[in-house]
Amino acid sequence: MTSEMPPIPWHKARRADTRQPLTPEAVVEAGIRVLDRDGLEGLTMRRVAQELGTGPASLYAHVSGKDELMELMLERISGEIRLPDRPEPERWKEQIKEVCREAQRVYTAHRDITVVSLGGIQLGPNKLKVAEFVVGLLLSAGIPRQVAAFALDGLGQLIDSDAYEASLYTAKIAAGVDVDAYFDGVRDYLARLPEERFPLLKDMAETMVHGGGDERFEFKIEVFLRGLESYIER
Amino acid sequence: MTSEMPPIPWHKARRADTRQPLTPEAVVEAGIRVLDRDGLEGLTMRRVAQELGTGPASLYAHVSGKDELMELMLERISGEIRLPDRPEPERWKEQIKEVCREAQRVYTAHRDITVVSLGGIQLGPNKLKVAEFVVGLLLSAGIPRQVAAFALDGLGQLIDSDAYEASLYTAKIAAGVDVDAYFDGVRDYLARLPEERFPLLKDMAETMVHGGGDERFEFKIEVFLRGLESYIER
DNA sequence: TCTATCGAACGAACACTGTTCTACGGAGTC
DNA sequence: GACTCCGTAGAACAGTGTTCGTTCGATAGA
Repeated sequence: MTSEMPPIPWHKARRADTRQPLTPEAVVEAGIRVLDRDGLEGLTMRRVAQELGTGPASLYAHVSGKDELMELMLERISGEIRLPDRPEPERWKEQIKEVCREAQRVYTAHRDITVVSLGGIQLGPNKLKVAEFVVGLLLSAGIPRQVAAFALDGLGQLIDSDAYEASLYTAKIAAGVDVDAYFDGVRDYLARLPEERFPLLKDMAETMVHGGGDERFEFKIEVFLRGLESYIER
Repeated sequence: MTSEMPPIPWHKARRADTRQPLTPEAVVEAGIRVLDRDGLEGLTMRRVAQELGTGPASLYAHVSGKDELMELMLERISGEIRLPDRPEPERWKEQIKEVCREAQRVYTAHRDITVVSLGGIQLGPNKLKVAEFVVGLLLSAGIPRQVAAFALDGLGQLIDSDAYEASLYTAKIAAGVDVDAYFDGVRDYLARLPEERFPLLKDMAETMVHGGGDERFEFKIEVFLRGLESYIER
């Protein structure tokens, strides 16, 4: 014998809820999944909500808006960066390179997230952990404090911009573009430039497109580190 | 005695047209005006069209879409970069710095346009003119061709990312944010970090925020040029 | 136990976005 | 004059981030 009342017709029944309640962490993880699949341009609150089986308005109970969501995603992604076990000052350059390669690897794996990083100063614990390690290495190598601080900026920018650029080529490849043909096209274009205006670029067309993304990235970091080396106080 | 027929009621009268017909150049210039006023986020086809006293659909007769418009705007803006009168190989470093400062000055004057530049390879004549000059200087200094080609990448990235970052601070200032107080907040945050996890960053809080944007930019270019110097064949 | 409060979740709606589609007018050509 | 082409214009489409108002469930307090 049931004493339950029938449902009031204008009340919206909540679905029998087998889903976990939302958390900020769940929102961020869903955001990263959408980013990885659709890129930053495809990252919409509706898609994130859909990924969680809910509606976009529900996300605002956990993040203040899309900007905050992206910052949280960046910080979460930065946590994937693995650092060397311990600093080895005698090979500081090689270790900085390792960290740079690793950061670039992590960011590149998450589409164009580094546009968010280029936006300014991040103070989350994951980002600061990397910074602390890099600063420690630079100081142990004898680089002055202010130089080390500025170097953090420079390395960060080289990593971020390179990862962003790499993401665009990755997206091209995923969209079916033949990237080799693309670079051939750039080379051919340079080779066809008017001689009187662009003699060097024309002559160096092959050189300009030579080298893959990783080779270019390695070179830029190497150049920057050589420059830093000149500041070592000994 | 007039023989003119009265207007057909369902025909849309065109306004007596004192406006110039649209051209691609006019569209680009209007785009730059909107960019300068509202930033890249405020750059919408509707606003550009409004700037020209027309409707957004009219723009598509002149540009294929918003992406193309932004590329054209970047190329037009790059034309504002003034180069030294002639290359002076004996002071190649100082001249590269002058070009970098000038490029940064121009881009910074146009809000966050360099996000477009970070997107990849630009082949417009204005961009190529700068590249030709820089490559010429590097080669005249004795830097190998492949190194010079890669260096173009690196310098471009440092300029673009720095200009983008600067634009965000400019926007903050325009929005009434006290940027000094903002940096004080960053310094205070670093100073309050847990000692056991972030001893160096905590100790260097003041150093991390020391230095204005131009000083930081100059340093990064200097470091990169010192590194390049080590490749000079002599 | 009952009541009040709060926070999470939800759907509808708003103002806005880039772009396409269709129609029209004007200019040029035959 | 008829036809064609191109630029312009407005309406519409599918989509965006966010706000607003409502409901529900959990919790605290009387």
